[in-house]
Amino acid sequence: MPELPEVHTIVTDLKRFIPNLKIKDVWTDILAFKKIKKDVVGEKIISVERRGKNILIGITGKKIILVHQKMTGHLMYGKWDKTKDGWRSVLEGPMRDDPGNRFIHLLFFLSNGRHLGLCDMRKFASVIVLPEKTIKEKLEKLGPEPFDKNFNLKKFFESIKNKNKKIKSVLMDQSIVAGIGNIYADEVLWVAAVHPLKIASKLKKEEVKKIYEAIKPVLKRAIKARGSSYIDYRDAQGKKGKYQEMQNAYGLKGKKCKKRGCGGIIEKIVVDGRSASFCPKHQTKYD
DNA sequence: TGCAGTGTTGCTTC
DNA sequence: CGAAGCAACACTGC
Repeated sequence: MPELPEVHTIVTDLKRFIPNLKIKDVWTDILAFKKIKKDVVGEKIISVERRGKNILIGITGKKIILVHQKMTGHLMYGKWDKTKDGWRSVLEGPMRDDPGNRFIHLLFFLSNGRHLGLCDMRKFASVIVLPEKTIKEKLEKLGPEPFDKNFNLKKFFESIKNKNKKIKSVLMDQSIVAGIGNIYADEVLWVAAVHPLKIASKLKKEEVKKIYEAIKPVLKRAIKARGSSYIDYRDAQGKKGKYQEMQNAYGLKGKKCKKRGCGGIIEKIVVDGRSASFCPKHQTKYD
């Protein structure tokens, strides 16, 4: 779920709240996270950055807390109290009332009395602490950032022209371009008017161009709406995004295509084991 | 009631 | 080697 726009939103929010705070303690009920504590207690938070769908929290001691939220994870900046039913938000509002924020599995206790908490219903999220110098090799498989200058049409074309895979899967391949997942791959293809099953290497130059040109505007609009929220994603204050209301393909099976004058009905198929929603009328499979 | 489906990634298998 | 399948987990909706 959290794809580039959602991760961007969380990172931008956390940047306002957590730098310069010290980590006093760590609590978790997930075995794999137990080892985090000894690496971070006593250190100060220096920076918060995003790379693809990864969150990088820089701390003193030249270490990075690398967070990948996977399907249902989201970091929140708040304050929780321990109750017999688990952690409960002290702050009123969505963090307390929204069931999507109930599943706290990791808490960093900060020096101002607040917490950085990881909510993760399905417990797929990964959190590891690494020395600064190994972070590069860990992330080097990632492709360019969509908003980076080195992500241009020529490079995009070069990177997909030999891929004998379906374009939907190629767009979600983090080594081609970092940050696009299922929702935004569907949205990009809808805008570009390209069928998700088309093979990347067989696309016409014009189609590749349209896909390339759709990526940034789609992501930009989603960032502006603070991401897409279903049962899972929330921002750093536990609030939902708004992009799900603006989507054109994902989650709209059976609905009329929103493209002006199109009249198609959105279809949902399975592409390489993942759902793909598209309009069969204007995203035609044939030329 | 029960089981298929869910935004991700990486490991195993063929 | 690449491609495909599946596991990690918990909940929702048909």
